[in-house]
Amino acid sequence: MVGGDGERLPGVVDDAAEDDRIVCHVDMDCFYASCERLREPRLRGEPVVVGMGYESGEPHGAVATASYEARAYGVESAQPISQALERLPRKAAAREDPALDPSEAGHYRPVDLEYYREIAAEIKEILHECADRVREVSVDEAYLDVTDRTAWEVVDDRPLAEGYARHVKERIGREVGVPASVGVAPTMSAAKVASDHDKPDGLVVVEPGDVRDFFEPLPVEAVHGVGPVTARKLGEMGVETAGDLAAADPDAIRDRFGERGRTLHDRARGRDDREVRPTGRPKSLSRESAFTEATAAADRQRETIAGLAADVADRAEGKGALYRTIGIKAVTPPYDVHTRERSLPGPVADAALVREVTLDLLTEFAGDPVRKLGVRVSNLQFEAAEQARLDGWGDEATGTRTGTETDDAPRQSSTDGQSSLADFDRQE
DNA sequence: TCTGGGGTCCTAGGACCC
DNA sequence: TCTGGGGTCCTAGGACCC
Repeated sequence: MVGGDGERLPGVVDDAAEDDRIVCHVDMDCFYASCERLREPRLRGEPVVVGMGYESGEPHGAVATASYEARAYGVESAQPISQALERLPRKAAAREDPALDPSEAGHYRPVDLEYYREIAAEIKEILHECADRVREVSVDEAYLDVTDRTAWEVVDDRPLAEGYARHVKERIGREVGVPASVGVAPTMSAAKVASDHDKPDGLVVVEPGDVRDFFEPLPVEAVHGVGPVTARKLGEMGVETAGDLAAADPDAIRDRFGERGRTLHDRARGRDDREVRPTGRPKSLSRESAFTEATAAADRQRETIAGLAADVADRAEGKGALYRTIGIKAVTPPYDVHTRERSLPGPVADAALVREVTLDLLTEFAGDPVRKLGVRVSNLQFEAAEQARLDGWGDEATGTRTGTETDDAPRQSSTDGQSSLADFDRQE
């Protein structure tokens, strides 16, 4: 969406855009698969499926990331590996089975998060060099505020910001060796949608003043924050596109969806005043695990909960986190999610207590078949020493805010956006 | 698409307090 | 005894995101 600038007077350089921010959204393309290709270059150009819970040769697990070549066969994120294998057999299997065509087969690899994090660290180093403020959303995604590094000014028919974004993208490609899609816009939400608009290997620029036109023809699900449920409800109201949403009566939207509705309506109109702010510390820590089949066996359930409780407590300790609330999640067939939690009088870090409380909460589901169990601690507080050290970093005066570990102390921001430590590639 | 794991934010009712 | 309005905390569930 470069160009399309009818408003600016010839010879007038950029006055109108002076206070427009420049936000980049950088989104790695099928990141896990790209990482696998990095260490195994023969996978380039081949269908690659990275599965979690997948072990070489086994049919269990779920698709974490599929390369675009694999997606062409109908392999998608979150799909069971067994289903992916039906659409795209394993290379090795295809070579042994005369009924299969090895050229119509793919490479399956288990998730190796440690390795992906190493690659992500290299990318993030570049991002922090390219921007004063970076918000890391997940291993493979970040927002950059580059307002002070470039401009919307149009030179040779292109905004300078486009060249800058290209520079960021090319550095990642050249120095790390993985492809990225980049969106550039005056707001976070528009930048996000822009990076998504031409994947993979895309670069989409939405200039100030063009945001609403950019959104207008897109399906309403393209708006960040509109999922299947909201899209369906909006559809019932005759709202199919982002343009429809922008044009809809704000009161009607708000009546139906509350405060969130107003936010979505604003975004469809190109309004989003969230600032790019470094990722804060986590608000909860959890771990969950699914049974291959729903089980009502009390000993298996208790064993699972105890294991998860130990993991979570361990992770919290590693992060120096104290917690005041301990909870469990139990998913019963067909897929009913139940949560139970208990708050303590004060913050603790106590593995034995996590175990005790979660096992006690589990008794409510005694005799029920469950297909998945989870343990969560929340109401986190970080240890005093840690707190002081980190607070020292976020010194506004010296401008040394470093991003990753900077505190997220509440400021005037209305919504804080989503921040997740998710490891999954987006579903497309 | 019957469903993997780790997060965030919002809403709504009830308890409790002043 | 009847009843007001406001605030906070806690819990459970829901929607969404990657």
